Amino acid sequence: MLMEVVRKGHEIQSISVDGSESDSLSRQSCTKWIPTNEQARILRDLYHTYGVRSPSVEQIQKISNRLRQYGKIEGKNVFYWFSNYKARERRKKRLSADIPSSSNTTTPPGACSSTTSTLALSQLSAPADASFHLSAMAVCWFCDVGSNATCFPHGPHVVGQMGSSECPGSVLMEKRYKVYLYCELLYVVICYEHATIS
Amino acid sequence: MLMEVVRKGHEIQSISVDGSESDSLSRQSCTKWIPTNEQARILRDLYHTYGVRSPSVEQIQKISNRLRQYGKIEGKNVFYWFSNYKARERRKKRLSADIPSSSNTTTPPGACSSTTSTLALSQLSAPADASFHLSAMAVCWFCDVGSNATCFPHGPHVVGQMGSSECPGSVLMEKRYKVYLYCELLYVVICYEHATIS
DNA sequence: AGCCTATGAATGAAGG
DNA sequence: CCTTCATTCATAGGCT
Repeated sequence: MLMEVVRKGHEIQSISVDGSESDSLSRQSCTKWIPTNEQARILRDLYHTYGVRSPSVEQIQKISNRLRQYGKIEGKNVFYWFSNYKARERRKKRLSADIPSSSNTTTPPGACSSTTSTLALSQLSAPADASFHLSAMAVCWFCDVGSNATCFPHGPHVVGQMGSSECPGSVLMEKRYKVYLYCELLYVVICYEHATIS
Repeated sequence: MLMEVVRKGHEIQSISVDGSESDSLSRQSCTKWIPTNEQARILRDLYHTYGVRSPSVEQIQKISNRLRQYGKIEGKNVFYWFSNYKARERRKKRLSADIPSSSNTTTPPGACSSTTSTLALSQLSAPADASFHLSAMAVCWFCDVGSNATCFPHGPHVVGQMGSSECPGSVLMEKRYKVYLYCELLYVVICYEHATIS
């Protein structure tokens, strides 16, 4: 039973129907998996008709088990198939989407102009940036404390500001006090991040 | 048949000699890090032979410093490499765990991979979760340190590495890796502070 | 014989 | 930890 052969030589490897997976003969280089016509059809159907995009491990196992009746197949083949197909569909769409930009000089605000929507940036960046500024402060300040001001040229100013009421020169600041201030800073950082997330 | 298969094309950059090739002329404008053969071999060896899974910052620094003799490399490359390799090993195992119909049921090597033991200098789990776990982790670490009083000296050299590869407080450093470094930094600082005050 | 295209496989980087 | 994305390598088969 050779099933309908439409597609070229790929069929040869899996021509043996059901059961006997004796791919053995005709092996012609077992380098990579090549889907049979039926496998490819079902995969595309899953993608376009049923909207499968990035199946979970369980789904992958189900799919590969089902497709095994049409030829040798592994879970990773299904995994890679969906990964590649999705990526290439996206690329095709992306290439065809950015062409019309030639005529219009000004980018329409908020328009569905191709590629990844950028609206997330404005929403998410603020807290993260702020917390990382605090992180940077902590890093700079710690470096100053730990090595007595040698690492970062612009590090000490943080300390200088914090202790400006008493010791304008941060270098002379007592280590104990630095640690104390750093505890305060840590507390602020932690509280800030906690408040930001919550 | 399954012989490892090391990406032929990449070998071009380091095909010369196994031991001493300079990645150097890794063409294509080096948009991203591509491990040399020797680097990849050592990394896999660390993973499989020495059981390294989620190395701490200190380990990452040591590894990347050691691997630098074989080509350009940063700490974050090592960080991502272990992250990816571990995740993909796990997924491979999960995907190949199916196949109810006997064939290929042989469990691949690496049965008990849950060890995570050995040469781990730090027992800290890699804080790779996300930024929203940062505060919780920091608090936990703080409490843990405060009660257990496990301290170790030295502080600055951890952050010192940051400045060596790029600008201090580098904006270029990826957020993920920054969070990772920052979490470790918090721990170091707290220990340092605890040791200083006590 | 020699490209060319489609596509399987792999992996660095990053997000959540 | 687990996905997701983008890019790249590798190769089979068709075309001229």
